[in-house]
Amino acid sequence: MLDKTYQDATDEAATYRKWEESGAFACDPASSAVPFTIMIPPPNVTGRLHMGHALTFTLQDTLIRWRRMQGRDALWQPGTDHAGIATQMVVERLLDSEGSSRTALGRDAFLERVWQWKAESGGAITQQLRRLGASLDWPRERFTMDEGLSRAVRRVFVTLYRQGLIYRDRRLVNWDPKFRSAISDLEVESREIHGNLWHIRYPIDGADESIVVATTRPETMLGDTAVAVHPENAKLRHLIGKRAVLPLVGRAIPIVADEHADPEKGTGAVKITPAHDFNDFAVGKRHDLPMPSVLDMGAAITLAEIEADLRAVEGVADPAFTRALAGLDRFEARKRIVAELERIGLLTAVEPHTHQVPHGDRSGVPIEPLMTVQWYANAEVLAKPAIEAVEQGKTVFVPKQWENTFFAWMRSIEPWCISRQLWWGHRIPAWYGPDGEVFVAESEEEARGAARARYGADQTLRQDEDVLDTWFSSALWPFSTLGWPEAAPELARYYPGDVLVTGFDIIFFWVARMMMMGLHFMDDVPFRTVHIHGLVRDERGQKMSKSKGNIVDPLDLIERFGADALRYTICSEAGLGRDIKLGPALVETKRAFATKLWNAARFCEMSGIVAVDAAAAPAATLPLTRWLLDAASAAVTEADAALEACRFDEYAGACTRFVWNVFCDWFLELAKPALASPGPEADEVRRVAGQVLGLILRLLHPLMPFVTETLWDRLGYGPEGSLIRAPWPTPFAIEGAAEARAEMEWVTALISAVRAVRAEMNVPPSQLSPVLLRGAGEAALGWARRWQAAIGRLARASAIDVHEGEPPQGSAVAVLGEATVLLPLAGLIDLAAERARLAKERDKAAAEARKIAGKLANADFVARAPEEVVEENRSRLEAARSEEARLDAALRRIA
RNA sequence: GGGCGCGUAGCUCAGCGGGAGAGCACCACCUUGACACGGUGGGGGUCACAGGUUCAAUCCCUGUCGCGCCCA
Repeated sequence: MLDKTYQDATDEAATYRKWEESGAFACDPASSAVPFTIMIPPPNVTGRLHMGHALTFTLQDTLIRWRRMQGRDALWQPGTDHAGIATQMVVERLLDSEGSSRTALGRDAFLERVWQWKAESGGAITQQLRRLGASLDWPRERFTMDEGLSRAVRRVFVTLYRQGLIYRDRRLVNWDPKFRSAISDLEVESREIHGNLWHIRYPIDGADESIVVATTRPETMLGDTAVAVHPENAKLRHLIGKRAVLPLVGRAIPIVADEHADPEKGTGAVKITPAHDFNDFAVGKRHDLPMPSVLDMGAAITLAEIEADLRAVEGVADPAFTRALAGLDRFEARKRIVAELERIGLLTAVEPHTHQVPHGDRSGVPIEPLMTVQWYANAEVLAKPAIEAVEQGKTVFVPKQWENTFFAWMRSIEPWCISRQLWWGHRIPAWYGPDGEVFVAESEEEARGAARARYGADQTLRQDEDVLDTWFSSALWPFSTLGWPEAAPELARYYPGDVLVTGFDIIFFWVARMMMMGLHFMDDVPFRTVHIHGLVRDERGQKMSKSKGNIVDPLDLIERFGADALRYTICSEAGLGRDIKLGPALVETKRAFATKLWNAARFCEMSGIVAVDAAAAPAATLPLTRWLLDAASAAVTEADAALEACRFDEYAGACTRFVWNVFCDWFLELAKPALASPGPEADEVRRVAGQVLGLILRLLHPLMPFVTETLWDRLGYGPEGSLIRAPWPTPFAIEGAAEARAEMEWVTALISAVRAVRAEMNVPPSQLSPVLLRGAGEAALGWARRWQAAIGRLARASAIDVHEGEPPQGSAVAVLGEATVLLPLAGLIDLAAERARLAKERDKAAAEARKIAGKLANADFVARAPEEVVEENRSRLEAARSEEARLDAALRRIA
């Protein structure tokens, strides 16, 4: 016998173990079934399960379980990525707490330490995913730094290099001075900073004139190589072509005409520092300006490139002051420079100014645009086939509107800086000879060979110190995990994958890059569908963040309410592309559905309903069982359509409506009289109930895998842990379904009508009443007789009779189709209240009739609307009028 | 500034050309032999605003206002 309540927390772990140990999650490359593949967007190896993960992996697991039950050879590829910066940060922090450091250890020892960290505490998320019920094919778990995946990285790098699609270049990058590494522009976030706009006077060379520039970054002025003025700036135009003396440096720099200088902003003149600002870099290119750097890798002042330019200019530049800036941090240098400018009278104004400053999203410090030599991938060339693939529908976004975001980014894509000045990651497979010649090869031996060929003798080669961007290896994930570059059978079978499920913030990371690399190396898209879901927010709609302290921990929710409750909540709320507002209160409420299912199953068990083989063909002779099977089939149809369209909310809704509103609220209640009296009817009700309960467990399994599996096992539907591979239900036709539907709809409508009248009249449930039918058709009367017992129970009816002619004195009245329902409750009902109730109903019917009549009176409507719409309105008008007339008559009788 | 999305019952949201819906909350009644994480019934909405298209607009188009996000 099932317990009174479901012990979710304890049962779930045991159930998961059973599945995993039995290999239920495994794909089968040897099978003849059609594959269905989801590549996990690899979570960060340092990651801990958060609500965003809970959302995305619940949806993925729901899809994979559904397809697996449908008989597809399902592969959900697990794994993590090595997260260069994040992991290096974690281990460096660890070393710091031990009084050591990365540099103290040296490269090899540090990397050993990272691997040790990974073995001990990396990939915690893979254990946490198990708590969620995620049915990943664990033995196939991969890591982007695995030998195989690393080989793929080297192959891709070398191939692209030889194709001219990877090259070295010196240009501005987003430099993170904390990590002392280049970072991607996608890892840069704008933060609003309350700073100043400093107005600085630059004297005009050889004239008694000056030009005032406005800047938010006075410390970079040492690297100025021009002042720009808008060509149509009437006030300043006359200075174009002259030269200004750069304060503190003493060098004369040109005043150039450039539209980058906004005449409306600041003073209308801007200083141009090409080596430390992206816009200025463009101006520098246009005017062929020198581009000296004055900040080093740590964002401290360096004078190496301007040393020769320093000269003393009375009241404008003092080389002693400027030399003393060398080695100062950028913020300290700013203070000193501003003070010096003020001292020598060149600071004309300080205007408070709020502006957007780029920050490293992980380091949190302002990013410094720096001129460095980096490795780049030619993203523009790689993006073209990816753009075409989406244009041609080879990959489809759901919701489709995200394709615009994808296109916008891909069409204006910048060269992809793929090198990082980190130690943890795939070291760039490039070796340099003594003369700086580069040898790009998949291995050192190969590079050596190439060097020997060039130099005619062995030479010492030095490998590039840098590693590749983590996204470079993640981009290969859809095929590197399947064994590429080897010709593994998995590669042919599971590539391309079917769907990638992720958030919109990842379109540029995984989606775009996987598309580029997949098309280039596999000559096909990596996935057919990209399902973009929303974000999880707190119950007030705020983004969750540590600083706001509004983080909801999915593991805590699982602990308290069960993984099923969390999954059901997530699916119910996952409307297409919508953000989800979620807090503990909602999960607690939604858990009721799992409890409801448990109790319904428990009732079935208590009522002698037993498991029926899932393969048994659904068949029934009774209206009740036919109606139930028909509704079950409709629910399956709905669920399939919802899942096909990634409508997880509709899938959850279809399940809830069928289980709760049909199976529990009506079927079980209507079945109770039959179940209580032995006979062939009870036998059929039991058999169909057992069959439909089994169907429910299968239908709900992707949604709530744990409770359904537990019930499946305990009620004997299959061996332990077998529901996960049980056949997904398919829709079926039931003989006489239409008739059964008509009958059951009438019966339930009758019961509802009687209940409504009684509740509104405040008739206590203990007070039974006869139910009299007037004007009911032959069929309805037959139904009333057949359902006497159930109607008696559910509508508190002492008897059901036909009553033609005048209603008994003091009857309450309800209208049901062509019939009128009379409840002789003389003395029990308040006549005034009944009059008010009837009047309200009558007015409602009258208003409805008036509205439809008005429509039908419109000649244009009748002439131009489709015939069936006109016809429908005619019959609705008739029904409304008839209802109004009968309510009116009832009202007159008690007036 | 450019782009996208959203404004429907107190709250969260579905519906998106022909009868305004769900869940929660609220009110009333019910501990009826699976379930009070329950049952039954009920109240509650000029579908942001203004125009337009249409026989018909919450739904399509245009504009306005408000909110959110992304990119500069």
